Amino acid sequence: MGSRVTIATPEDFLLVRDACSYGYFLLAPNEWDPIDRTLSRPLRLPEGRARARIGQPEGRAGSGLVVELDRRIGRRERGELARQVSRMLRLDESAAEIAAFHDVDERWRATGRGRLFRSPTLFEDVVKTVTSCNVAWPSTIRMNARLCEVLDAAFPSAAQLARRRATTLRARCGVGYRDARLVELAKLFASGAVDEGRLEDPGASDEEAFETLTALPGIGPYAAGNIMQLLGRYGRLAIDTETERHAREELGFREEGAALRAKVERRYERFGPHRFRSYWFEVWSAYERRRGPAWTWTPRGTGSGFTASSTRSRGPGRAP
DNA sequence: GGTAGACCTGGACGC
DNA sequence: GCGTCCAGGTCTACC
Repeated sequence: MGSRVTIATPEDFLLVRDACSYGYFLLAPNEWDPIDRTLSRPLRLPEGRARARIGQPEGRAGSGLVVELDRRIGRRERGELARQVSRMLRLDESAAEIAAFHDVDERWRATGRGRLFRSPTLFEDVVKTVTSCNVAWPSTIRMNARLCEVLDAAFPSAAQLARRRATTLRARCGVGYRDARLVELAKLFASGAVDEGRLEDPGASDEEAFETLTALPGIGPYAAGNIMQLLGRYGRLAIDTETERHAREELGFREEGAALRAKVERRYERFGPHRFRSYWFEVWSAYERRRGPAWTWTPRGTGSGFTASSTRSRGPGRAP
């Protein structure tokens, strides 16, 4: 007999839209069910792991979330459950904050897009970002699935990952040369050397957060830019080859290399602190034009030939 | 400061 | 079926 918990949402929150807004909703241990329109995954709670199934039964914006768990949980665990669900779905971003984004970029007001899915912890977001670097999307899916299969079904914590040998990660999780960097990252998070509170503190500048992130092993300019948006810092782009493809194929830019990247930066300058969201929803909308609404996607469907690069003559596809 | 090459994996391609 | 090439972001060595 499990528990059933109701969580209130901002008046504009819509699960099918706001959960299926960034590729991580397709990565283990997350499981999106396009039939039930629910998101399931194991969560690490104070008394141990619990599998959560998150739905929005009324299906209208602002209606409550219902979380069904596979075991009973008490008051203390309910608080932690709400905190993790809130982080994943960005329930902390109010309707007014999303409206402020729409004031800057009108294009997304009609659909209400504004929130970007993320993980219940910053550490999981960082690991997912590292596993998406220098690799095609199917490999990112595989690495995250194996990390959950081999180390912890609820996604390995920093402490768990810090205890593993790099060679184990390489051999059993297929992370390749990222092995030692992931273990080193885990040690930094587990020891408290990474000040997560400071990174999440609105009082800390974006520049400071970016510098902190790029000093971490395995985190370069692209990864740091991506983690910035996962921290809710949307004023910076995360430029990778997918950005360049978007610029050429969707925006019609003809430049190459540094000139292309500079033109991309100029295009999104006008969106100020919302740059990343404006950029990302352009990319996401292009994916949806090709593949249908994101809530209909599955990891298997996006595993090969999906995304942007599927339009190229070669290549297995970059991360959505 | 800028650049070249290594890192690793898996998909595409040619034979 | 096998071997080769290529894409992907970060890091290091070198100029």
